[in-house]
Amino acid sequence: MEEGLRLYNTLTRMKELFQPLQSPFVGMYVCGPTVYGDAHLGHARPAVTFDLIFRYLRYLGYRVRYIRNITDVGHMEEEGLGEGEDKIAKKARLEQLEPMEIAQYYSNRYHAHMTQLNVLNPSIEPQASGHIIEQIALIEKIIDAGFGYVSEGSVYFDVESYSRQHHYGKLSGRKVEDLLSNTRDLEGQSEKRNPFDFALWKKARPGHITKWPSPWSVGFPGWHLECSAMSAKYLGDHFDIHGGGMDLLFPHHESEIAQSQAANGQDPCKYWIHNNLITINGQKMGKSLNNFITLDELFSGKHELLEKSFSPMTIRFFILQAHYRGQLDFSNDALKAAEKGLKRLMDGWKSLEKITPSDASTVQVKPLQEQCLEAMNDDFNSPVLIATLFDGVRMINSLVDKKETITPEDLTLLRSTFQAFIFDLLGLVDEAPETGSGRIEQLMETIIQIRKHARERKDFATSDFIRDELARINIQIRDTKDGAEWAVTG
RNA sequence: GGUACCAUGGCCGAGUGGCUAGGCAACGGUCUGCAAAACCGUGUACAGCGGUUCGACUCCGCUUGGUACCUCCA
Repeated sequence: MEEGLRLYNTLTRMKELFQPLQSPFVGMYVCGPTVYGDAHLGHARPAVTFDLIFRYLRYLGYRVRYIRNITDVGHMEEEGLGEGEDKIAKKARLEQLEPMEIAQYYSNRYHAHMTQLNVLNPSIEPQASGHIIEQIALIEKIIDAGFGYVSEGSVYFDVESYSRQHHYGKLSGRKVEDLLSNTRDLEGQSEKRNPFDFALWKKARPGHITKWPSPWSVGFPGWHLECSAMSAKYLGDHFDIHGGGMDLLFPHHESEIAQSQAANGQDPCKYWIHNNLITINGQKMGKSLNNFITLDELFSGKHELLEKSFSPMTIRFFILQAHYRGQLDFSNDALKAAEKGLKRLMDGWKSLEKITPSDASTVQVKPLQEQCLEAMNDDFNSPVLIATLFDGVRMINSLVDKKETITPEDLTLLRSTFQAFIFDLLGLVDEAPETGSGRIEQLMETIIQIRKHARERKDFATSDFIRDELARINIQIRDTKDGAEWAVTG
């Protein structure tokens, strides 16, 4: 068991040594998507970030239960359209579909996109709609503890009475007094004692489709409740890691803490991990800003902001080249750079096959491996890990050029290090197109032979013709010292 | 207004109290019939102003600029 992992805890604003509550078991809960639209770049970041963390914790030998929920009961939309309309219900009316039909449709697409990004499946992927009973039970606990009140068939969390005993705002650094003086006046909130009280249960208005019976009304659970209920159900009242995007810090995660404290008398988890957001041209992407790019559009290149398509692995590499706590700005140039960098890394990996070992090593492989581990141990620093791997690529190229030498043992270590960090931990996949069936291989062999003979006769018109024509169908000829190679591009 | 965070070379993006991040681009070179590809080499940048220090890009303060959250959003 590795002892050196340090991670940044949003709760303490410090890097802390990771010490699981019940090693070797680790419980991790991450806020998943609301399935009423296609996944976009913003969904890719937490998915890839926590995939990296999941992979690394397993690599260290922990037995991780990773929960990532699916929100399918809808959250409230309060602006413009009045209070309390359910997002999924709204879309359902527009498209004349059952709410669950929409949720299922987008869940399926989300999974497909995550698979393309080579994001591992979580251990459990609970749906909010499947845990209404647990959520109702949690509300009852909160009411019994004196921190919830019923009003007009809805139930609200009493932030003021809670804050007399606990610090509401300790995760996001807020003070209740500030909340009091700064909360905007929203219409139709007369049911609440205080404007910053949040709903635990909302009574459904006429026409509202997604609703369930409860002791208080036919309605639906409030927006912070599902995570509290489902994390407790599968990980217990106190677990190791809770993650999500920084935009969820307040009020979502803050309220989760309050709910758990109110119901169970303790914080839900030990470490809070938040990934930063992706911006587009320096601005955040959001559904309401209409500047988001879906993964589908990224992969196909069909979006006005995109100069070309970008493969799933390019997106994954792009995300991993920045530290998860830093903002990452999207641009075509940045993605193109990531695309080329990824290719360089993969070419380096493939070049390992060309190395012939010697009796002695002039390169240092062990320190390289240690640097990789140190990078990951330092709050999952994937950019430093990648930089170290590029140092490895330079080492590999020098070995291929026979400017350096390496023993069989070191070569094995180098190969296993690359295997572990590139594929097992960073989760990258070599996307180079298949060169095709054996017959095509033989055909290309023949063509290359013809071109070779033409060149030997100095018949460059023929050799260039072959090269140009192949290039037209995206087959690239590369002349190397050991003869010509070919590869399918794009 | 409150809260949180950030300002690094042409671009993306790490990191550190004194010693090379890395990738892309650019430039030079090797290779090549010419190319392409590939590989090698080259960049003293850290918003501004003060302070602490033998020494700060790295710590502290201020200023300026930016982003996010406070309202659905990863």
